[in-house]
Amino acid sequence: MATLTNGQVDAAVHGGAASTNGLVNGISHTHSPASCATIPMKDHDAIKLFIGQIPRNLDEKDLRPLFEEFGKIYELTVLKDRFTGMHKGCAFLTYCARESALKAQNALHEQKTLPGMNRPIQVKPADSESRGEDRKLFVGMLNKQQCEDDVRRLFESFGSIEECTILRGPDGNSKGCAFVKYSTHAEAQAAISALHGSQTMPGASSSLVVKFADTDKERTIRRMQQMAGQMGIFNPMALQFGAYGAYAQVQQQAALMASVGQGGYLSPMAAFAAAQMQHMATINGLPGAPMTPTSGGSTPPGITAPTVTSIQSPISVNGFTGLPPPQANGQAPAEAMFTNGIHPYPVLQEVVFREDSEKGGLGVAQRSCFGVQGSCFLSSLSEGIELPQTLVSCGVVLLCVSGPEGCNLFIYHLPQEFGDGELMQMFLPFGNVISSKVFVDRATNQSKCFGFVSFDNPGSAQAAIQSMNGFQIGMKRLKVQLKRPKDANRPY
DNA sequence: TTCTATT
Repeated sequence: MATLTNGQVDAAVHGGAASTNGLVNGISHTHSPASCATIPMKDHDAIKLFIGQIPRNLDEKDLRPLFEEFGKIYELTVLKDRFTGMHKGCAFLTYCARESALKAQNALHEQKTLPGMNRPIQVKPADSESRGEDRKLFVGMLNKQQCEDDVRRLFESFGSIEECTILRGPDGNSKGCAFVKYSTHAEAQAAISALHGSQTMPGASSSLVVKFADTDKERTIRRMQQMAGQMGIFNPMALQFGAYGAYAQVQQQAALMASVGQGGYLSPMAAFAAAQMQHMATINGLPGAPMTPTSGGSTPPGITAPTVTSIQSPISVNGFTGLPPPQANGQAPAEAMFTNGIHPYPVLQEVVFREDSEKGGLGVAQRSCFGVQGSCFLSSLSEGIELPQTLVSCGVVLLCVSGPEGCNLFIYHLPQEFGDGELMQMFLPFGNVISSKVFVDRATNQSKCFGFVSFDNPGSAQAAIQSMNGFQIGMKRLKVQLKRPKDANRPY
């Protein structure tokens, strides 16, 4: 119906060169409903839009042209991390006119994919625009063949569905679960009553699960629980100091930073990591005060690098994990130690893990290990990734995973105080980090200020390079580039 | 079997 957007009206009225944010002359204007040219005004019923799937190298000025097409923009803000300033890949957008928002949503939501993104752009009312968030359901135990439409059909009779998303892995395969958002809590409740446990999908191991989706907080708690559980399995420090010793240390760092004040020696990233840890500890009801005195650094006392010897045969495989059971005294079995003669770290000859065809996928890959020092992080691994090297560290053998070529980054000029955890934190925003490793001088236990991060796909690696190469921390700028393939060291 | 993000 409308042939001119507000923006076009403005351009026509003001010759197209009007300032976009007004206040040019400091003159007070009587606001005309049809125009927000000089002093931006928005409709009283304007809609704040959430914009998702934005490449992290695009800022407000890059995005404006894309959205101005649908009307005059009242406000456009790219969301950034409050500590690091890191682009979060999404934004809020408010048009002066409600109509513009609707048009933009119609034209853009899921309609095109911005360069470098794997999923289409999201343009929809921000969460803040609709109160009552308890209308989103988690649906589990679906058949992996079921698509969005199948799920919709199953749920549509209970109310109006605003969103329906199948959760998929990077390869596009369904994870067998979905989110369904109704427009009201009552509709969602009705669906739960009618559908939860009502049937068992072919191929599912139990009956359909229909429940309210986790809140952010619940999700964080679950992750922490998983992490704590796995620390017990992988990390001797967890046995020694308790699973939360590491948090206490981070909290000490945070407290130290507070006492040093702004400009303290902690980098913004470390502060960020500390704040996150503190937050997680808080929601778990853990004490906020330091618990375990340490020798002052972030390195727990009493750790020495393992003796390097060599091995003749590949490590015997526990199931298919390649992990000898951790020893109670924190020492790795001697036969697990070996070296490639180049790295300061003992590196296992390549072990290729086979997929467990019964269960499908790589069981070990689901482990996530909180590294205290010299240990290695593992998080979700996609199927089909070949695992790799094993590190002996902290007296325990840990897996160090590499992704396929193009997925592994070399990072240099890390802050001295960065460990595996901070490194992972820094790169998590760009994708699935399957391992992160800061290299440490064996003699001094000091970081060598470089490390490696592996993603499970090249796109994430590229995105990380885009955003993080040259990223300034303190006086230094990060160098982030693809790790050189090291064929020379591969005997097979 | 809990997601790519929501100042």
